[in-house]
Amino acid sequence: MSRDNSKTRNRILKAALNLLEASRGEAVRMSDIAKRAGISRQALYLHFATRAELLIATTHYLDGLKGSEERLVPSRAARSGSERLDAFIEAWGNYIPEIHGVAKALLAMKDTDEAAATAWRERMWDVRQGCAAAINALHSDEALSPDHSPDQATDILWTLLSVRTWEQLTVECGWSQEKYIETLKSMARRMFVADRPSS
Amino acid sequence: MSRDNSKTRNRILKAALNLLEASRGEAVRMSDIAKRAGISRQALYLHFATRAELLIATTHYLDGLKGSEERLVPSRAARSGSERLDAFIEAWGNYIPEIHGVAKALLAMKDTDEAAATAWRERMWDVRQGCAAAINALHSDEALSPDHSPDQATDILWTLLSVRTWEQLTVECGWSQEKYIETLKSMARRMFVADRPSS
DNA sequence: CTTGTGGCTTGACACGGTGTCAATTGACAG
DNA sequence: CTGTCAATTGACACCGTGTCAAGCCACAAG
Repeated sequence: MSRDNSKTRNRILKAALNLLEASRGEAVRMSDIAKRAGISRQALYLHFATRAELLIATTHYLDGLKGSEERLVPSRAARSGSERLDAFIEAWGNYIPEIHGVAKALLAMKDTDEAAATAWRERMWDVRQGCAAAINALHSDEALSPDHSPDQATDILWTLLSVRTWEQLTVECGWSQEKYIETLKSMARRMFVADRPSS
Repeated sequence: MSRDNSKTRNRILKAALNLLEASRGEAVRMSDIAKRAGISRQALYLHFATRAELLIATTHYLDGLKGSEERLVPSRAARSGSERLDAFIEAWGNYIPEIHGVAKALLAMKDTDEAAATAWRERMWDVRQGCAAAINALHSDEALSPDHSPDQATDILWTLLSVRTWEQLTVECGWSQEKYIETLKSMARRMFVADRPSS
């Protein structure tokens, strides 16, 4: 439960969420959100100073709803590094489609709005932490391919798991979500897990 | 030489190019381009109906200048599939930074402008053809890893070589262009080239 | 009952960017 | 001299964001 919930504020966030999730690429205007929330456009500004602020609040709201944090529990519980890698890819990779609408809006905004850029960077930093944890687990197992330093491997995994990569593979290439997950797991395994040491 | 070069048209394209290459993310307005071209803003519309059209023309202009086509010659000359893969990654990967400014502008536009979206899709389709050619060369050599079908491998290579991926690795992760190229080559090799058949 | 006060409404407006239009100028060609 | 073409100036419409003032209504406290 976020601290500030004046009911309408929540209605607004819910409206924004609905629209962002629905709108396939189409821009979502402040007036659209207002209409959906059954409120005047100006009233939005009583709750959020700018569009960017509203968008950012929406992502936080989403995180709260979907429990972005809890999702990572199974990955932290994994025994081996490579199990952990798999679990992380599955957790995050399956989260992407749920946040995609909102992520896309924020992503589009980050070129023009500094606050949006920062908010996005923070979200992505968290993901990077997850990547680093998985790679480090692999490293501790001495199962990380010697081709990559942990840092470099983290960069690569982070990039492989970026929203943009997901977009490209599912939207542009038409992959199903299942194919995306399975292929990414296999790519990561092939890329990062050292060949079994010769007995 | 493009068919229509009324001198000012070229001045405009050159101006747009300069600005787009310089502007690190900052939006480039029609009025900026006009100023740079030493022309009135309205005169732009005598040559290009819309901002999108101007941007698209700019990418074609760029292609003409830099010889996007000629770059791929070495890759086509490669003997083995894996040489070809390397050569293609090097050719395209080193082209990205040169077109990045313009690409970014087009990329930002494609969400709102159908013409821009199409133009971008066409450009990327060409790249995909290059990816497919490299993968097919590998396939003919029987050197393509059995983990991937040629189609799937093409999708993956295409994604690995996307502008977004380049952005993420160089801008976000701070990689040098050399590191980017070398790492991508090694990733592609590891990902697509089958383990040497046992003697 | 009266007086706030908070949350919302309406309506008007400024700003910035794109795109349009009409009237004008200046140069060069027939 | 006349026509045409490229460019100019200035005005304007449209859209989306953000701001401001005035008013309305319900609920609470005196």
